[in-house]
Amino acid sequence: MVQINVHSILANLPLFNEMCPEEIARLALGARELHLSRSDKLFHGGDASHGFYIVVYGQVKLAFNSTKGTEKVVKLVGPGQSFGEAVMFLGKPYPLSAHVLADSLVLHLSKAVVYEEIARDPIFCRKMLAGLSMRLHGLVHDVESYSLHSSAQRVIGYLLQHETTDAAAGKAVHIQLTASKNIIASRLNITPETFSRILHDLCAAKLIGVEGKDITILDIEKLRNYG
Amino acid sequence: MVQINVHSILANLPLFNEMCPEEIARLALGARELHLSRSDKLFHGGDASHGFYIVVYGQVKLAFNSTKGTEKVVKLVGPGQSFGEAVMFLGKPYPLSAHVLADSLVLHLSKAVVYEEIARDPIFCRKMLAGLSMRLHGLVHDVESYSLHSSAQRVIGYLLQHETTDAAAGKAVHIQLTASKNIIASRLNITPETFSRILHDLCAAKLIGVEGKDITILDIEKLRNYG
DNA sequence: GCAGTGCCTTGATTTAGGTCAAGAATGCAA
DNA sequence: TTGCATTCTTGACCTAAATCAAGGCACTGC
Repeated sequence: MVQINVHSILANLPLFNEMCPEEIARLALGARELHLSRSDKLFHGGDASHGFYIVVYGQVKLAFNSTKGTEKVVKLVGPGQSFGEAVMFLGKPYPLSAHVLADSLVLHLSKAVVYEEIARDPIFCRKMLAGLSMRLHGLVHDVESYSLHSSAQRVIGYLLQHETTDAAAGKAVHIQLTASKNIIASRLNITPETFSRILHDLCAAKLIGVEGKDITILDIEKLRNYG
Repeated sequence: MVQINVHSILANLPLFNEMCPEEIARLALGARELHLSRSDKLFHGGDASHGFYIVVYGQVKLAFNSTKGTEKVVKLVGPGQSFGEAVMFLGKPYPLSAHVLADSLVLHLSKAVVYEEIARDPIFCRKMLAGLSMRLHGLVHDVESYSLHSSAQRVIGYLLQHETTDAAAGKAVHIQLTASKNIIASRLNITPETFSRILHDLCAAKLIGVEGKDITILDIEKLRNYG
């Protein structure tokens, strides 16, 4: 029962969607289902890696916890996304910790199975390479944001990035924040206070409307050219 | 002659050092030698990728050039290091530009040859994965630095990182800055002025000594615990 | 020699964003 | 409902680092 479940989950993940049933079966042997609830921890900084993780549903937060209480969110991982590959390939300990933000189902794929599959299937290998490349691309983008853009620009970037693409050419674009404002602020490398103030300002300028976690973009053009 | 040269260069690069002569020969078919001089440009942001680069000797600077003159150095690439793999695997245009800082020899490996070799050799594949993972690790470290550390701490981190490891337990550790202070400042995400002031302060505190591009660490313990 | 041109340093001033502190709003549990 | 705990907002204030503005120093080529 559970086995079959893992099979179908794996088969539907972007990373594995070109694999045949036998390949999926091989991977499933090294997969563990993790049923997690809010505030569980998957690992913290310094732990050793024995594989990588894939989020089936729910949400996981990857963050540094600096010695002095402060914490910096590096990434929020959602359904279909994976994390921990790089650390696995490097054989170094995790540089950050993974906290579960909402009840989640996460798969853990063991290092051994992954290595074996890499040796066997160049297509899988290319997908892993592409996955890491995308991750790298995202981080480079972050570095750019942190150093070249103001905090307001980062917030706007975040909003535009999360605009539901399937919102037809209609004028009012709607966004649902997928985590607490606290956490999103940290992701954007600003304090909650600053985040709040920026949303307030954008509201005052009639560029967006805010109602709790629901944000409406009122004037996407002006929003893009906000300085 | 030139062929043989490329062969031996390739064979001695970390990325390829477990390959047999035939494999090297296959790669060499897709390799181009680029003899570059100071202020040449390899590509700028927006260009399409047709492969990736390996620095044999010299130095290349990877940086964003924001619309308004300002530029942010993301990475300085030196001998034996490569760059541009991630962009190649993603098929997206370059997000940043590559400028040559010193007379250099750079190899360009074509996408086709790399893809072919990935399909053929899982070890090569694993090495590429490890390479990208390391890159990712470095960027994550940068993000941590930018958001959790003060500019002084970043400078100190840079100095400690570049301490010549082979300096025996002797007390005076010596460092040679490998680029202009301007560029290193940008790499550390601070202005040249701030960089100069921080070096000055560390000097005043007798933690380091500065003489042009030569920096001596006088008290490495105190330096570690500065801030 | 002595202009000219990049670097680098130093000082004065400004500012974006952080910190601290006090509420308001929301949610949840009993 | 009430009580308690988050999370969010708002205001007053502070500070790290950027910006602006001179100069200084070490090269180059004439």
